[in-house]
Amino acid sequence: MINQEFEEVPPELTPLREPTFFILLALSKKRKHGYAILKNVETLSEGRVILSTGTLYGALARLLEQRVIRKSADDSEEDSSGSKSRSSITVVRERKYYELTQFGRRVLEVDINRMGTILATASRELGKEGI
Amino acid sequence: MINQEFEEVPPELTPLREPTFFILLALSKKRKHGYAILKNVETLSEGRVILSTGTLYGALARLLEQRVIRKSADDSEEDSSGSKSRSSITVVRERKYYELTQFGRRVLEVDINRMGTILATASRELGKEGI
DNA sequence: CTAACTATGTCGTTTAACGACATATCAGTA
DNA sequence: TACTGATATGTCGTTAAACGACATAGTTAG
Repeated sequence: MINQEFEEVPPELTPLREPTFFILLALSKKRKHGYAILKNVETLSEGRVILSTGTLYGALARLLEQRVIRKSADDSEEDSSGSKSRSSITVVRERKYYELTQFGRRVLEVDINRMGTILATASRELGKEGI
Repeated sequence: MINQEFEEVPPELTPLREPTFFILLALSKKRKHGYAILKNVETLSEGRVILSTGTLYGALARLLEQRVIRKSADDSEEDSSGSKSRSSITVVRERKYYELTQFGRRVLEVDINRMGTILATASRELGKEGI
């Protein structure tokens, strides 16, 4: 409980439901703010998952509490070189950035493995009689 | 709406949640009664999914209504040769058998494909930065 | 006899998702 | 200037599937 980074993923957190799964996947590459997650989930799911803001901000609050994600300390834009464009007029308005914790990365990984196992089981089961 | 066998799978029915998915998978090979589904789901999921009877019979009622499964017409035991052991004391007691409809088979297939797509997307996403 | 297993079912609670609504800034254009 | 559409964050009430607890009863084995 003290060091969350090495904690085992409790079974209550999985399976992730589709919206939550895609939110975590959207954050897997780099931190994003809410609206960016919303758009990225739509892209990643090829238009199949369109989050309502109710789902999004509800999920973000829950995931924060579960320490699956955390608020990014620095809200200013960060380019590839790591320098912050603080002086430029890039920052449009209040944007809250979220990122996966190490624990969150493990939760995502566990859920991906779960799906892999299920798919293997399913093709085994469905294949048996199919021949 | 008239011929359910050729109906497209409506998006409301998918994603299947884990218990429902395994119930359908348990019925994919042959018809089963409730308790047999319960035990088979436990086996198929390698002990990870242990259905409460509340979940099971709730899901069965819903799936019947959605025409994903149907009650099997003949409730008596059927061996591999197809003959019924009606006279023997094999029939223990009231057993209600359920089987997948053609539509239900399609629902299961759609959900398996959905997971396959998600897994492909996930490994693509996670692989990008990993190198 | 009694405990474990087979077998079906109900009911109240929890929780994630969902849809509707609300608010505000910014960019482009009619 | 006024309006529209995109960006951006948030609340709130409702729905639906799962969950846990409870209830009932026949069967099997020690």
